[in-house]
Amino acid sequence: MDKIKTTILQQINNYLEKQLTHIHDPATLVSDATPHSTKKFINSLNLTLETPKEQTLGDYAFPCFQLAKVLKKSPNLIAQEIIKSMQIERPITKIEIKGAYLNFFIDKSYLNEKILKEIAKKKEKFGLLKQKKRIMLEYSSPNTNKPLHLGHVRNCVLGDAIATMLEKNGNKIIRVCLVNDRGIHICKSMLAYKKWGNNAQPDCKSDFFVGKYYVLFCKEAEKNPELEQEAQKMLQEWESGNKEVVALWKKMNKWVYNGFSESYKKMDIHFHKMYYESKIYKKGKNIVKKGLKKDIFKEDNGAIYADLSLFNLPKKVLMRADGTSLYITQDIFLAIEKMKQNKLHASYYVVGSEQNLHFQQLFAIIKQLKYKWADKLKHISYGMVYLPDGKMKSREGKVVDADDLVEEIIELAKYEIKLRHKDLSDKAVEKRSKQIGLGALRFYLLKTDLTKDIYFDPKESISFEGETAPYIQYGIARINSIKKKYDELIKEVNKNKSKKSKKKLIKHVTNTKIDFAIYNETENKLIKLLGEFNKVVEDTIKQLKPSLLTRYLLDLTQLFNMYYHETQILQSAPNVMDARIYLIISVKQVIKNGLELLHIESPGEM
RNA sequence: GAGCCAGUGGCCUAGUUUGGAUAAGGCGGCAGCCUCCUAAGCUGCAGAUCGGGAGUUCGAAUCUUCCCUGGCUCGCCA
Repeated sequence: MDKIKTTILQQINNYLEKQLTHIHDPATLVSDATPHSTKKFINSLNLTLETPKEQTLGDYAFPCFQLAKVLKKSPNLIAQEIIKSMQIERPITKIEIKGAYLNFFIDKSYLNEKILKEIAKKKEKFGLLKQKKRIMLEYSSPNTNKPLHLGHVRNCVLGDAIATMLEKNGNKIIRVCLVNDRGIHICKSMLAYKKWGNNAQPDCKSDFFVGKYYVLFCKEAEKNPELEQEAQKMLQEWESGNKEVVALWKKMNKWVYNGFSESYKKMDIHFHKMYYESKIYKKGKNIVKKGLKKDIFKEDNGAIYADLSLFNLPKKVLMRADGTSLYITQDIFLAIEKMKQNKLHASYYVVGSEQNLHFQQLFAIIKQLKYKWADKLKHISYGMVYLPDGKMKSREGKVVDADDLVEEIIELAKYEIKLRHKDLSDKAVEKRSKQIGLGALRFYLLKTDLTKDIYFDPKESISFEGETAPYIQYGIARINSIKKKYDELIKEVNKNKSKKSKKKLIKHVTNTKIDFAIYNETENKLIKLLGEFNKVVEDTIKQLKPSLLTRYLLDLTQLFNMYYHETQILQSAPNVMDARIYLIISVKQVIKNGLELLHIESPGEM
């Protein structure tokens, strides 16, 4: 297809070149036109073909406005001249002038064959790139004082989708999770448990159990501010290795980890490597000290800081006056450690937009330290998630818990499945409800541009209608259903044939020679859209924006559904039926490829 | 106060990076479609000063600028 575009553009260039050599206007750039400078000038115009919105306007379009000024002629006249100078040949069947536009029509059977054959050939690889990078992706990053909530779910789903996407396109992705397992917030839940927990064992999911004490602490601390100091004291004891405190920390963290791993399992999220803040929080000090010696960093009343004014950023303190480290200290260490240990092409962080400045500063500091790979670091920033009544507040227990949300949506899927299929085994219901429920949740969180804040709508988030994963999965189920009936039909026909039936034989579709000119308007549209999958994947990967892909999948499914309703596939003439089956199998392949890039499974039947 | 991000029908969003033909979907509302391949679906109707002004351009939701509104950030917190 690009070949056709190039050919068309080449011919337009030829026309332009001829025109320009006749112009000797000193005001124009080409007054002293030599063939070389003319070509250079044409290149600088950056002429491109567009794809018209409507099929009736052709396959490619060239707006002539862009040449009107250069040639000092009306766009319409230019269009007429170009059309005269062009040769219509091979896949180009027609060129039409519509106002200032030149509309090119390409032989549909040529386009159809090219696209459908490519899908049939590449199958699950269709549309995918052949990248070969080694990339570390950090996401999730929970605190160990409370269970995972909706905010974490958006992070997990995004991180997981981006990782999956990059993996499927050939990259090696190392999924890592940095656990914030120490610090004042952890001590808060520890202190509350110590005071009021009576040394009890968890009587509910163990991370929720710990979270309860965090909320309890915050409540009590409002009445009694001294508790804050007590927690600080506990943190110091933890840092100095107080046996009792460390034992409590270990005990409660274990509860949280157990809870987390259950939650991750429920969400089908996994990591290759875990980093623990408790193990690295003191590291990075040497890097900072060395930086000071080399005059990269500066000192102010004993504290070491990075002056980032050259980067147009506020200064950042890297080590306290008392010599203790800060969050950024370990971040510097970890950024370097990740690169060193893993020989990465790139290192990405999936972290909320509230930390935009933090990462700008971190990356600037890495640059100051003269690491050549500094520009390989990327903060994949995403928007906040708000509840209908505002921001989530863990302190007040005002959150949507990850477990509740996942369970609820899977339960709802179960309910819907049982409504439709009374005879399905429990195991099958289990599997299918997870595919549909999780798919719906993932899709809901991915379909919005990741930089945008999401105002969480509880009803919409668990909906299976409209712009949702089940809508798309349902399309696949329909195709499967038709294909199944088609296969039975063939079997039947073959049987009858052996009985010397007069019925025509329909060969298996993949062995059939398809007539690519047989397709109607909707079918041509569908195939064209299938052909755009490559570009969508490319853009999605390039911009790391899953929402581009979700939008495409919705558009494709919608067009398919329209087609499904207007066309009775299994009642068409044999050669038409074959072509249609061939088409819908391709549609299914592309939808499936797209969903899988986002780690969304699809049940065969719904 | 400064920096960053956003503002598109009642609600949620796509389109903005790369300016082009009538601003595209979903939810909700109304009116229809299952003796027909799964109605988790489809069709139709109503509903938009693309936050506002100015500018650039043959052409602006898209670029520039000013203003308004909302969010995030600006710790020797994480």
